[in-house]
Amino acid sequence: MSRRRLGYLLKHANLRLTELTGPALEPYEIDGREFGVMSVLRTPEPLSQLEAAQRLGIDRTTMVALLDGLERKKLVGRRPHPADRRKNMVELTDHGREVLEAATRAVGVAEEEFLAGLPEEDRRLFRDLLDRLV
Amino acid sequence: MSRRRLGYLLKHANLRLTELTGPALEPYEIDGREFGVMSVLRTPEPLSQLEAAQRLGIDRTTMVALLDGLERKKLVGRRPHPADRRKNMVELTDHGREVLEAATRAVGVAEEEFLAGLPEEDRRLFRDLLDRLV
DNA sequence: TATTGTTATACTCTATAACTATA
DNA sequence: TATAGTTATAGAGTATAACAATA
Repeated sequence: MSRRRLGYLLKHANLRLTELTGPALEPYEIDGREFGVMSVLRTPEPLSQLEAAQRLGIDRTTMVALLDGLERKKLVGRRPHPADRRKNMVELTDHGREVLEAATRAVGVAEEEFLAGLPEEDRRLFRDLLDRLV
Repeated sequence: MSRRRLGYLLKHANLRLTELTGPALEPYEIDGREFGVMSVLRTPEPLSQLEAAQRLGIDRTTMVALLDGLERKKLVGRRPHPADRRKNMVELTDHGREVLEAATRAVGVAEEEFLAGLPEEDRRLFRDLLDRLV
């Protein structure tokens, strides 16, 4: 039985996954955080900056800088909310949607690589258990 | 089936666990990283600073600051290696051992709380799967 | 008054480079 | 020459406080 702490295991699992997804995303010139933002923007209706931040569990001030970068790369666009001009609606550009689609496949491969040490059934099980914990 | 990314799940699992272990360790005036260092020092033979750092997967320069803090609190002690004076052997003090013992119990409780959403069998399973991935 | 986005700022965690002392 | 510990420094990543615009 493992004597390693849960905190150690989670931290290093995270590190190892980052080592795999980082290079996987490199061709698309985005990092894991930017990928996370783009993923959350793939919704039926556009989200405000604040809504996007809340779904990711990050601060709205952090979201500003992330969107600045993604907008500079023409992957997302901001436009004022028609009814509430305090808000920005954030949407993927057509180019952003293409990049996200390809990046999603690449991240999927990286995740499979991360889980490669487990047999197929345990991979699904691990994902499911983790999902229930968060 | 979960649509959330593995990266998101691992990051937030980590955050949630930290939110539980942090307060659990507060009475002992150490944080999670210091607890990790102390845990790794509970070995039959004393470790050098570098050996301790390597077991935790952190840089030796990071270890210096961590040990400075722990030494200030009289939880660990450094003494020169008798045969190789470049090295410091690091050992828990008697007080450090007592604190570690109590802190370990507190962290154990926090980990159980973290896993509380899963039935007993799945808790062991999750731990085991995670251990095999890291 | 409260909310959204923004900016400036500061804090935490970590690593890299350069130094000292030993080997 | 190489290694262990140390220091100074810099880079991520993040949050807090304060402001402008709007509700």
